This record gives sequence, C-alpha cells and structure tokens, in this order.
Amino acid sequence: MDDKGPTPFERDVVVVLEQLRAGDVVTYGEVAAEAGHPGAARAVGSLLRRAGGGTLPWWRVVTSTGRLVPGGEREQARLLRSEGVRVRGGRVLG
DNA sequence: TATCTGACGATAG
DNA sequence: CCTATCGCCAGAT
Repeated sequence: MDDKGPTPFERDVVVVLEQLRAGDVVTYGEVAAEAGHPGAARAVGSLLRRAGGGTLPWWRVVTSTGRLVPGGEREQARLLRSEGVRVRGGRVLG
C-alpha cells in the first residue's frame, strides 16, 4: 500500500491537457514542453496510451506532422471533426 | 541497478 | 510522399 497514485510526470501532463478546449489541437512535444518536461514527447504518448482513454482528451494530441494516433485514427478523426477540426487522410489540416 | 519498451521527433535517403 | 535510423524521456520488469 505504498502507491503514491499518479507520478509527478503524469500530474504535470494532466494539468496541460485539462487546459485544452474543444477544437484545440496540440502535439506530443508541445504537451511535454508545456508540462515542464521538454523532449519527453515519447513519454507523453506512453502515458496517454496507459491512462488517456479514461478522462483525458487524448484525441486533441497529434504528432508533430499532424499525424493521428496509429490504430485509432478513425476514432480520433471522428472526435476531432465533432469539435470542428478538419481532418484528411489521417491527418489534421492546419 | 540494468535492460527493454513505446499514442515521439528530427534527419537522411 | 515514403521508410529507415538514431536520440531522448519516463515507465515497467
């Protein structure tokens, strides 16, 4: 019973994601930097994979090239479009 | 403590 | 536009 719950890293990332509003789209690298962990883009992805599908707006996070989540492109595209974001070919049009 | 893994990112071909 | 590689970070075993 020594579980400390969310790790410091997770807390920092969650804070950033909670600030995102409908229609907003950010990259993994941006989230990492904003959370105070520059260069940890990959760690952000791992985190969203583990605890993103719960209460976090994982669909508003894409790769640096606008690529959607591998394997969840359909779902992510559907959610983004519902927020007014234009998606094309598994990519976010910006 | 060591090693492996992966919703990434930048660069080269 | 594509795939292949290397580098980086945090988590898991």
